Amino acid sequence: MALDAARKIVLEKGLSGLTTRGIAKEIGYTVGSLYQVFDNVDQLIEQLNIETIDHVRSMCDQLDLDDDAADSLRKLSHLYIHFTQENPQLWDAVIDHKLPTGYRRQDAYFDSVGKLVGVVEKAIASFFKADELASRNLDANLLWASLYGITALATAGRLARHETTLSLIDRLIETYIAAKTHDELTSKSDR
Amino acid sequence: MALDAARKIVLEKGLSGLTTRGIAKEIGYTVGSLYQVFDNVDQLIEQLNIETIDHVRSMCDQLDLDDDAADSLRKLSHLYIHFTQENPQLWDAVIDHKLPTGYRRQDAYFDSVGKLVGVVEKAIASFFKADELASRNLDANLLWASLYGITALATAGRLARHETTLSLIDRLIETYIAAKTHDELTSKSDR
DNA sequence: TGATATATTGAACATCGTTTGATTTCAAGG
DNA sequence: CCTTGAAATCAAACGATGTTCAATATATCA
Repeated sequence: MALDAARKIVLEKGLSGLTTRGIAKEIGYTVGSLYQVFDNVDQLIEQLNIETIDHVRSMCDQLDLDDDAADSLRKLSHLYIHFTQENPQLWDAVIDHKLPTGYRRQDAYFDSVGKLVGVVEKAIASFFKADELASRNLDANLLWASLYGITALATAGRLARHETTLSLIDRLIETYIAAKTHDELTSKSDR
Repeated sequence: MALDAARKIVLEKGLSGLTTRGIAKEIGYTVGSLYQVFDNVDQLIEQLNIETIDHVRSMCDQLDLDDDAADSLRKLSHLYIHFTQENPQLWDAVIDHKLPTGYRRQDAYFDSVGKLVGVVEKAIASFFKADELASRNLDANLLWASLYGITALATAGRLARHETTLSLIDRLIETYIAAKTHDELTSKSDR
């Protein structure tokens, strides 16, 4: 209940509009009851974000990523762009949420993004030999981090007018493909 | 005065430990006086971050980036890594600071990062022909965004154990260099 | 039914950014 | 030197936030 209410509020007013009292009112309870289920509001938000990430990954899983890596990457990036444009507030919550200093994220969060990165790993598999697992994982994480950076800058209003989110993502994908297609030095981290 | 006090507090306790009352106490004034100088605390933080970015850029300017682009990029990334490791709290403030929804960043902020991106543009200049200004700028922004993403994930505790910040940054630079060195398709955006 | 555990409440607390009216400071003019 | 008006500064308050906790209601079960 609380998570559904939180999702509804985030979709309407964004993460900054999400408040414990707001969630409580939405589900017809008072704030105290929330703390019987969640330790604090950050844990609740993290749970919501995990569900969002899982949802994106499940959409990725339905994609057909059997052909070559370049096309797979393009498909993935298009799916990502599409989702973030359809549910901007929801994805912004994933991007924006920060824990108070000293807190460690739940294992479930790392599992969730780990699976999402796993999708990328699968997509770029044909760029690597069978024994290059480490560098394949590193590249997938690099792509994820770069995508995250572009999106974070965009949602934070930190991109100037000329640089658009789409052109940056496109460039990221094409640059990576270019690096991998004619590529002799595959990876240092595996040797 | 207020900015120096804010910088000191950020260095000691991080951005989340920065408070209007804390700044006021540090400079021996009361909160009200701060609002005679700044419209709000976000503007103050943005000012502080602008100074930080300008400082990094001035360090970059002292670098010798005359040789080839690959080495220049490596030098720049090492400088970046060095600075963020020496002043983690200060750089985290740049990464973490978000404005309330609806607010637009000051022009001075865009100027500041624009100049920093300009350093990157200069570093990668030898990868481009004279008329490829647009794609050169796009690439510089992409590198900045990717670097931002890696750092943001790291400082937010969103990287799993195996992926280290350094290895990701290294990989980013080397991947980009690889894409540009043996590269027939320079850019679509210029043609 | 009565006792025990669980759920829920409502009010309070601490902290935050921000506002505002009173008060002090201070330099310029008579 | 005194007055006056503007600017700087203060102290207190406001509203919103996340969180806590004793009191109350509800449910469970012997």
